[in-house]
Amino acid sequence: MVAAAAGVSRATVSRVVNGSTSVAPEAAAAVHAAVEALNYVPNRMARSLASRRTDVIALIVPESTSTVFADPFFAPVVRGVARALSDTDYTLNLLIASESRPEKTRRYLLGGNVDGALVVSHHASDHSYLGLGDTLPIVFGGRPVNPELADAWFVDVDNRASARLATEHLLARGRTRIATIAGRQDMPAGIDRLEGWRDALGAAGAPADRVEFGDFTQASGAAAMERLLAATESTGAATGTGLDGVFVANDQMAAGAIRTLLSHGLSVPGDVAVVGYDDDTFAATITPPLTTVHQPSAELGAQMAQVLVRRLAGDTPPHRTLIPTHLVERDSS
Amino acid sequence: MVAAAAGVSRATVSRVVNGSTSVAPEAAAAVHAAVEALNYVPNRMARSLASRRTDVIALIVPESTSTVFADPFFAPVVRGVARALSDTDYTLNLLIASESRPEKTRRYLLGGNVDGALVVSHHASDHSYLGLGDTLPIVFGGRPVNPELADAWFVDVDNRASARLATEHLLARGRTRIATIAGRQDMPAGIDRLEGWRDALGAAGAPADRVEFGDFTQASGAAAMERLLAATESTGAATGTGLDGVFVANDQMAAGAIRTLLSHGLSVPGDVAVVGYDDDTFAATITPPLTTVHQPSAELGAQMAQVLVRRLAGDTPPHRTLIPTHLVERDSS
DNA sequence: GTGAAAGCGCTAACAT
DNA sequence: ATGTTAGCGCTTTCAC
Repeated sequence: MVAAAAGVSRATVSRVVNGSTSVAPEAAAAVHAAVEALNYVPNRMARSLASRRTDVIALIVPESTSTVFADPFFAPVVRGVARALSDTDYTLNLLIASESRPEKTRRYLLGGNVDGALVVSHHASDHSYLGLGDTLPIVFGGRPVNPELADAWFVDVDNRASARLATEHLLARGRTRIATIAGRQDMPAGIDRLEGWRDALGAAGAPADRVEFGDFTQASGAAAMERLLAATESTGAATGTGLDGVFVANDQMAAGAIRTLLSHGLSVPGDVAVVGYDDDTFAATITPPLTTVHQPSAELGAQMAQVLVRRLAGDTPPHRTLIPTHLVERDSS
Repeated sequence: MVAAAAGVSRATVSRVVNGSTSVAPEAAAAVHAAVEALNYVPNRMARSLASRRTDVIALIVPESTSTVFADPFFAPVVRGVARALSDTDYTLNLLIASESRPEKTRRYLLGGNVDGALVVSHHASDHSYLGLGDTLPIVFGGRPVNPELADAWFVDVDNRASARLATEHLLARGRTRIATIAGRQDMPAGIDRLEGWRDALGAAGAPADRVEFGDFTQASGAAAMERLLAATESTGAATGTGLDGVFVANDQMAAGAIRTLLSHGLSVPGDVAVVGYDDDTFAATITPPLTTVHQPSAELGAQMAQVLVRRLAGDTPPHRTLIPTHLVERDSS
């Protein structure tokens, strides 16, 4: 080590470089000067070998490159992770996994290249990384589905609380006959958002019996709204009086529902207030602009990073971190 | 090394793992079996320390995360790099540079984490990576501007040849009075595309005297077209006969030019054929769909990777690699 | 507070 | 064809 030519031993240089305590001020100064003069950069491989840590965290996105760049979900997540990590000494390492052979990624992860990994994906059907959890600290993000992941670490958006929030907003606006268009019941997003709607209505003592299901597409939202309207009319109530608010499990379906409402001559939010979920790219531009629950993707990334960093620091954060959301109030409610 | 418990020495295990020649078939088999049984994955740090190579290539994008994901230019480049690298043993390492402190990236690069780096950016004003070229093999991509980079390795799109191609297409279509709307002359894209137009016309013995300049915006293209038309009319020729083709240095300006042409009652391509450059997102959807030069971004990424891999293999590829483009023929010509 | 010595897990001559 | 011997450049007990 050339820097030792600054009067001290390799050990002392190491101490200084790593900001260790118990080093004489003058010795430290000498080392710093030498480091500066020699333009010294410690070799990370050697350091890692000796210290058994890399200071690198991998962010694994098990999608094709095109998807990663096309899908509006990933960008904020990456940004959130990067931001959270920039406060630390960890370097971020984006691994677009499906581009190369999975085996390559696996070896990379297991080969001691990183101290921990973040895995983010839409579809939790990918089991590739489950086994790694025992060897390498991993934090999953996005929308967990696998039941076997009970012992894993997760960061997720609190769908249930968010749906409750949205429904309570409808209640606060004076709406009393609130229906919901729920999503597919084989996904957490579908199940939890329906539960949240029930929570809010139950707590308010209002009946939670007007439910129709869709599959998150705009067409299914329009159809579900038709059914809701038909059921309401058959109860004998005057048009519009049997229903004055709807919580829709995502913005796409909400757009469809509004279309149906308007085509029936009902006004939004005059006759029926609508609240969606996602705050997707179109939420602000449809007519009327949609009140919806904002999906905090950057926050998801940031929290994932933080949970992993805490684990790496020897801390034991909770296995499941739920991120609160917030309502974006626009004109549809 | 536990695998040595498979009957041979560490050295032999190393040979087998690294696919070396001269290992007895039975010895190799024994090692493979042991590797399998013990679920052995070589430690990359140790391997790197000893072999002085990492098998990792960094792709540095000196932009903010938001830009990287929003800009349609980067996605195909990353995809191209990833694809090219998937044929090799190199692992790709995406570094979104501006997100963390530049110093962090520099240390990462100099700290022996990677065997080489790819730097891609729109604006070549960033000098951060110039100094590294002496220490670490780097290949730049995109649109080089810095003259100091004469000794660096580059991969770039052949703007000049492409512009010539576009102009020749106009010639082949029987157009004889071909103007150009050139871009800013302080950028290679502006300069080279004008040169290419001159090349084609010169080779065909046609006069290359109708030039107007724009700044790559749609408005400037529309204005330049106005000037071209005015100049043509002042020559006394009947409207439209003084000009029957235009090569425009990018699609945005081409869109503006077409708007001007149509507003003057001229038909495209009937009276004037138009060829653009970039094949951007809107090229196919404007009226009429634009004939344009496709920008091979994925190819750029792939070539960058290949040049770097060749350098790492000890080969000496040319400093400057020019990627040929191709014309996308639509209805405007 | 600081130096000496012992590796971290592997590869690469050099022998054999 | 295979084993032996040295390190790669750093961190880290352990003495002093």
